[in-house]
Amino acid sequence: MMKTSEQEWLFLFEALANPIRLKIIASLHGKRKYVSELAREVGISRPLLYMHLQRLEKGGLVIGNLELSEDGKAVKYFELTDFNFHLTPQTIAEAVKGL
Amino acid sequence: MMKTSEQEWLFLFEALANPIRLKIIASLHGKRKYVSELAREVGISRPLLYMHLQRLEKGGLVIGNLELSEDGKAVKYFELTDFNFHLTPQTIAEAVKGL
DNA sequence: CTGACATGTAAGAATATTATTACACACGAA
DNA sequence: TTCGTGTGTAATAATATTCTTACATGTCAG
Repeated sequence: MMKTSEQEWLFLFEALANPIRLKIIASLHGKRKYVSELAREVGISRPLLYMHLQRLEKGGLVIGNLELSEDGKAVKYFELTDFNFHLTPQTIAEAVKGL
Repeated sequence: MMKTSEQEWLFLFEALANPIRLKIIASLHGKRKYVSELAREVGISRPLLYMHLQRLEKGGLVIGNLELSEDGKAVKYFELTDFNFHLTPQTIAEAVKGL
C-alpha cells in the first residue's frame, strides 16, 4: 500500500484520471463483483471494462481473483484494495525525488 | 481547497497524471517561480509549460500571478496552493455520488 | 446441440493529450 | 535600433488513450 517510486504514484494518478474508472471504484466500494456483472452495472462493454480494470490494477486500486463457482464456471471477481493516500505538496515533492 | 463535485476531483487527478507536472509541483515546492524560470529549470519549452500549468491550475494545485517587476517588466509567478487531499475508497465513492 | 452465461484477447477506429514550431507584443540596456 | 529578457497564443504534428468490433474458449441447462 505504500508507494515508493514516482512511477508507482504516476500509475495511481493515471488510474484515477478517468470518470469511468472512478465509477468502477464507487461501484466496487463495499462489494466485490465479477467482470460481466460490473460491466452491466457501469454500462460499458466488457472489453472496455477489461482495459479500465487493468489500469486500476496497475495503480494498485483493485485486485482481481479468478475463481471457480460451485457450478464449475470460471468467474473473475474484482475488489478494492484498502488504499489510503495523502496528497500534499510535500508528499508529491518526495515522490519526485526518486526520479 | 475542498472538492465538492466529481468533476473537480477529475481535474485534480488529471493534473497529477503526468510526470512533467509532478516535476513542476516538486520544483515549485517551497519557492514560487516565474514561467520562463520554471521552463528552464524543468527543461521544457515555454509553450509546453503553459499547457501544463493550465492543467495544474485547473486541478487547483497551482495559482498564477502576473506582476510588474521593479524594472517595469511583466513577470508571471506561479506557486503551489497548500492542497491536502485524502484518498480512500470512501472519499472516492462519495465524490462519484455527485454525478 | 443449441442457447445463455462466463472468461479473455487482438485489431482497428475514434478521440484526447502532449509537444513543437512559428508567431505577436513589451521593456530596458548597449 | 538591435539584443536579451519577459509575456502570451495559434496551428499543427506526434503520440497515447479510449472505445468498438470481432473473435476464441469453456460450462451448464434445456
